[in-house]
Amino acid sequence: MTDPEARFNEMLALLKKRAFRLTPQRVELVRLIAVSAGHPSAAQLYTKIQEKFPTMSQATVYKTLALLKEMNQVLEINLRDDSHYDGNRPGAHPHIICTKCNQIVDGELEIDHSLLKKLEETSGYQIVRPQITFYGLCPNCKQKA
Amino acid sequence: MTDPEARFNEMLALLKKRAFRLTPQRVELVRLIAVSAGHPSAAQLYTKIQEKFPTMSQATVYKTLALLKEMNQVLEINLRDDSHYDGNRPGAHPHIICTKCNQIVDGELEIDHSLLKKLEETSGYQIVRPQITFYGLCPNCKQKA
DNA sequence: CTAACTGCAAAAACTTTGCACTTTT
DNA sequence: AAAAGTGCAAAGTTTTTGCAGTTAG
Repeated sequence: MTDPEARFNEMLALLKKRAFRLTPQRVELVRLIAVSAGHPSAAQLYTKIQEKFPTMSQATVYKTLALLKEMNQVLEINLRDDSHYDGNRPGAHPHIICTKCNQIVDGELEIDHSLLKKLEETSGYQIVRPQITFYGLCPNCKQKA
Repeated sequence: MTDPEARFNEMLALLKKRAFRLTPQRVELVRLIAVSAGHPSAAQLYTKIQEKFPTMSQATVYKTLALLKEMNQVLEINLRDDSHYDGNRPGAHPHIICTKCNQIVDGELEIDHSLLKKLEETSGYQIVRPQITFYGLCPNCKQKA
């Protein structure tokens, strides 16, 4: 994980550069996204920000996340029920998700570039973004089962 | 792709064996799932079946798909907006999805078993199901862009 | 005949949208 | 002051659920 403080400032600088306004709610969401070691969902971000800004609305959370997505500053992880966001590694990388408790961790696995090339050739597709997700049981839930 | 007719009969036999009833609506859905070369969504299946059975409801589509999923006879592909279903290769395999027109094709790529093992060791997770999706542009949309 | 299935409508859950008001710049 | 953002409520999606009526076995 990159230095959270640096990541925070980097994202703020990018927003500023594109003339987006640094409202307190927005800054706080960016801070959370930069600081979170895990992969928070929109709902989790909303709940956290509400502690500091009781008037915060879900709409604002989604609008700001849309902004950051568009700027390629967060990676959206689409699950069955909702989406989770990764602001530390905005590039594509694998995730492992527990089907019992929904805990998400990064999968340390490199995406082989030559393999992508081969896939592009056989399929005719131009591949833009791989999304690799492994569903399984986290250590905790594995033990219980 | 396996022989559609054989696949159709196989699924019907499995349903019968588990004492699930072969209603016309259900049989038609199974037929479509077995015959479809593509990866239909619940809505697409619903629309198709309505041609033959005008009273068909979405609820029934979802209930039958849940049944087939539980029997591991279809693979559910969770996309951002909805889910698509693959009844020909119920086991996990990669997909390539066009972000413009949503066309889905199978990715001919083997999932390396030793890699999975390594991931399990480093993460502590017990991996049950890999879901590998490549987002990109299909040959058609690539050309237009 | 009876247990299972269908289909309607309502509900659930996540996300988006419209718009008046507020705030950043 | 002007443009952008917030927040509320309503609407939009996909999927699930409850239940009365229907049907396969």
